[in-house]
Amino acid sequence: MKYSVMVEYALHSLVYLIDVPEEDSIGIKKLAEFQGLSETYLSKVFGKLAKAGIVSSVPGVKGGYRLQKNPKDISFWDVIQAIEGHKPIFQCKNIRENFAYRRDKTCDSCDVHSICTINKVMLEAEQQMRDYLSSKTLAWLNEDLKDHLPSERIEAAKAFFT
Amino acid sequence: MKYSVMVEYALHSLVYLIDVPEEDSIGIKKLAEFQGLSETYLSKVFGKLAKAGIVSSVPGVKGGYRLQKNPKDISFWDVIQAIEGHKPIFQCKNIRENFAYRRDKTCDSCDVHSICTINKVMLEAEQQMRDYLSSKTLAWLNEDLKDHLPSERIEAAKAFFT
DNA sequence: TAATCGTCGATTAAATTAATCCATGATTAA
DNA sequence: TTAATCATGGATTAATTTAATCGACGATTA
Repeated sequence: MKYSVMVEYALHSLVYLIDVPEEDSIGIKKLAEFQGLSETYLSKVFGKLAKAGIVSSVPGVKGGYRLQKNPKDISFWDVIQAIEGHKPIFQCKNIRENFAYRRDKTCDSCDVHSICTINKVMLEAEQQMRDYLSSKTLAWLNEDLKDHLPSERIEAAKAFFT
Repeated sequence: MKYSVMVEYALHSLVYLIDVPEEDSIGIKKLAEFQGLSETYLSKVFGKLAKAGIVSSVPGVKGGYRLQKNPKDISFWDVIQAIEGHKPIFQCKNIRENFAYRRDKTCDSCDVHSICTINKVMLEAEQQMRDYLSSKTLAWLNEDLKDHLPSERIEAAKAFFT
């Protein structure tokens, strides 16, 4: 169980869009080149981000992508959900409901449709993770990077994209 | 990103081992039959559980598996880790270290090997989930099932395995 | 000694993820 | 108006992971 590389590509790429002015945008080509990623694959990633309303696209030459919301309103979880969809990390196939006793005989009380406890626990566990990821926003990330990354590096990125 | 069905098979199967007396054991064949699962595949699951010290095996005819620890000392997380191994849910390939500026020119301050913030956040998020899953044990699960499952059903299982 | 059961490795099948290719339509600059 | 640039989307291929089966082996019991 692992998140796809798309999530990594998305989160890393979005960092470069944070400080881009409203009317400006950055193209896939530059984002891919700067990070050493596949251009076509990264475009798939941004397709998903756009569909989720995280970024908006500018078509045509000199076009590209920009954030569609305020960075403080875009959480890690938003990004993950945009990429991975809404399916839970654990999906009980309800093997519990298919046990031998039930197959053989008839069992009225077996028809009670209670939620599988195991499934419930897994879903609650995911909720813990989700809450944490929802609390971390792109705005927060940007601040953290400003503090921990050499300024030379931040400047280099800024220079590359302008 | 989803947990494998092995995790589901493991958790569901372990329930039936909780109340088994010390000197007794239940075989793969019965566990598989009762739940309608593949016998050979379930044996792979128990191979992992045995290697992790969660269950112990009894070879030979009339053999099978039993819990190796007290149910209160076996958590959901223990089981998941036994099955899925120890790899984190997110492994940053550090594409941040691979950006264009660095490949072209040399940048001393870029050699500082700070941990990628994005990676750190993801790992902390996983930790939240892990903490929750570590707090739920098989003993707890057993109690919960006793409360929420029709007794007819619990008896049916017990009868099947004895 | 034969049947039963766990163990292990190899193999196959199915499903998912990663990545590429190509055709299309919007936009800008020459 | 035309050519180049860019996002968009579908189809396709390749690689990786997961699911499942098969067969051989050793331990155990009746």
